[in-house]
Amino acid sequence: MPRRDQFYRTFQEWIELFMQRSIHATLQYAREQGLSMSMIGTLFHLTRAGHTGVSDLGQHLGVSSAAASQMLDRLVEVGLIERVEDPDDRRMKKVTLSEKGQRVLEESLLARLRWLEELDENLTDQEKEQIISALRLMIAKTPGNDCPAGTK
Amino acid sequence: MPRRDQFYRTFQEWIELFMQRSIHATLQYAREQGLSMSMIGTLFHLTRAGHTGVSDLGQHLGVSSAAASQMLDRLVEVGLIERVEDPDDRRMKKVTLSEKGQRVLEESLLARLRWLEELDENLTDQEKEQIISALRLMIAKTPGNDCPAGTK
DNA sequence: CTAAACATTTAAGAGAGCTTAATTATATGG
DNA sequence: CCATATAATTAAGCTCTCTTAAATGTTTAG
Repeated sequence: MPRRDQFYRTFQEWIELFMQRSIHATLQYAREQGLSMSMIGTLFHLTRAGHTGVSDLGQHLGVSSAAASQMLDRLVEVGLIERVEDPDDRRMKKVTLSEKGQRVLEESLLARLRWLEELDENLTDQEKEQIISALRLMIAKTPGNDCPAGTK
Repeated sequence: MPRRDQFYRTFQEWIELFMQRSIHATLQYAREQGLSMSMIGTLFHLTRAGHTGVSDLGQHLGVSSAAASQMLDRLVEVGLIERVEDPDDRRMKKVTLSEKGQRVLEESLLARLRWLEELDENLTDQEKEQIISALRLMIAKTPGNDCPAGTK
């Protein structure tokens, strides 16, 4: 079996395991917070992208710009994002995460990580070292990632 | 910094990167297929759990059993699941993935993995080896996982 | 300066998804 | 055997999210 296939296969197995748990945690968190799929998508998008326009966001999510605008209304209402006029082109709005939005997203991350505590307990220090360097490698080599490992 | 913190921190970093991409791919796939959050949660749950009852599923998803029942109607309608009477207790229904459901889920997995192709290209064979064994370790040591790495 | 293009918002309406309450069918315990 | 508990479904109603179409304000090109 070529290394490429093995890489894929192992990754796929890990992802199945990981996704089943994180999707569950994320959906549960979303329901508790009263967040829709689009809202979750928006928050996740903003953590990485930093900011976005309304139409761009709609395109990213696969909905109309009208739908995006309405959804942003609600996110502004609950204080998770901020929407201000773009000074460079006043037709556009600049959408960013609010402080509260960042906090909420961090909480959802912690909710997803909670089951990792158990994994942590099952590993020796040496095993953790091994995993840490593998993860660093993956972070560094992921295309389109401008935040190298350990720099945050 | 203790190894525990470092493990967490590195994992967290990797997860942010990974989740932003997989959540996006999953939500987009869900929208294309016309699947709601509950439906996605159901399909993911079934891949691991194998089967479930209606109320149990509702509890897992955080909705009423009535809501679960209605959602299952739609999943049966589009042929993603099967719902049959439990012979042991005829009050209950046994919900399982249909063949089509398995196929759809696999496709969604591939959609999530598509960006990995680029990661793959950026890695040497030796680096892949390193990542593979780290992933295997994580799979094996994840609590409540009854499918050891490489056995599927 | 004006016409066309563009970004967003507003409005109206359709459908999905949820809830509670009532209903049906089955199982269990005295 | 009957009363009670349990599992699932059905029904009615509400809210959320989407769509399309029209409206508003801004920029750009001629």
